[in-house]
Amino acid sequence: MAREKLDDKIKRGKAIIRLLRKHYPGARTSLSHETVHQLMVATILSAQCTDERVNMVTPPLFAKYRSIESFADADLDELARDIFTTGFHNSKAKSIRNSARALLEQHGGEVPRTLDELTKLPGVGRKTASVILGNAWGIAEGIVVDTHVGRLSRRLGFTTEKNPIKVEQDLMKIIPRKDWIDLSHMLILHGRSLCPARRPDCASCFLSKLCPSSR
DNA sequence: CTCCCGATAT
DNA sequence: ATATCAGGAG
Repeated sequence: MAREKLDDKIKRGKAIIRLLRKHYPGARTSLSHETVHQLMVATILSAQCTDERVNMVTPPLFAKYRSIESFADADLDELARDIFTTGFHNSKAKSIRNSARALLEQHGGEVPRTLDELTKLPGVGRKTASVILGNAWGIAEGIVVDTHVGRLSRRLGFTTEKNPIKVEQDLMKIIPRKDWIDLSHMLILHGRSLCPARRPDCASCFLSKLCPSSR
């Protein structure tokens, strides 16, 4: 079977985006937060953890640590206990405290607005940086590729890559920039509902006709 | 590449 | 018992 041409992938991508928009209108992050810095903390906590669990931890966390300064001054062991149930608590505690310190020492207490500056913050990688840019300011420098976006991009035939950066590069060729932010939100919602890692429900999926993995 | 790591579904 | 969840650092 011949490999699908890029032009055909782009057309299929448009059709898929259209259907996703219809089924997931107003898709947005499900990470609860009030400020951009809180979004940053919640996103750091979301690594290898469900958003649902992050949202159980953050309300009391943000009630206790009310400012960037408060996180910067936090006792590491105590902070680790406060976020314990999200997993990776020791490394996440370091990331949260040290990134807060970096914001105060190098960015005047503001969260920077470029991928380059964000990814230099301790504990903030490319995916976390893109989440912040997209959700806080609607900036699409890149595409958020998390476990869901990677999996669905492969199932939908947009890429064969496993490395998130390579997946992102393939998506950027196929999807128009104006759709980058919404695409990730919608693929994540779709991944949680109909297209999870284990038992995708192709029978009831509205994308099945456009999906090469559908059975 | 390995390590960090708890909660949940299967 | 095992796979999976809005990853990042060494």
